[in-house]
Amino acid sequence: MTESISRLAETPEFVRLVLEVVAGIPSAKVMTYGDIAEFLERGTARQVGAAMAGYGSDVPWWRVVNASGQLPEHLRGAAVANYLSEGTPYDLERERVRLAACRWDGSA
DNA sequence: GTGCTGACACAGG
DNA sequence: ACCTGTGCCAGCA
Repeated sequence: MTESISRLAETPEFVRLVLEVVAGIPSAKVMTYGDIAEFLERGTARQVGAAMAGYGSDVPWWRVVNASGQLPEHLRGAAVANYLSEGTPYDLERERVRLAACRWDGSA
C-alpha cells in the first residue's frame, strides 16, 4: 500500500476503519472514543468523534461514548432508548452508561 | 495564514 | 462528584 503521506488521520480510509469497529461492537457493550483510537492505533479520540459526527449515522453510534460514559445532549434521548432496549447497564440518575460493567476492549 | 470550533481526555481545584 | 483549563488534531470561515 502507498504510505506516502504521513499525517493521514482523517481520510475515507480512517472513517471506514472507525465505522467497521463500531459496527463490530456487540449489543449491550460500548467503547469510548479513546478506546477506538487506541484500538486502531490511528488518530485521536477527537478524530474518532469527528468521523462519527459526519458518517456515523448508519452504525450503532450509541455504543460509542466518551470517557464519562455519556453522549452530547442532543443524542442522549435516542441513546437511552437503545440502552434500555439492549439491556446496556445505564445509570438513569447520572445519565450515563456504567462503563465498568459494559466497556468492551475490542477482543471478541 | 490566523483563529475558532468540535459526538474527546486528563489533571487540578 | 462537579467545574475549569489545557492539550489535542483536523475542518472550515
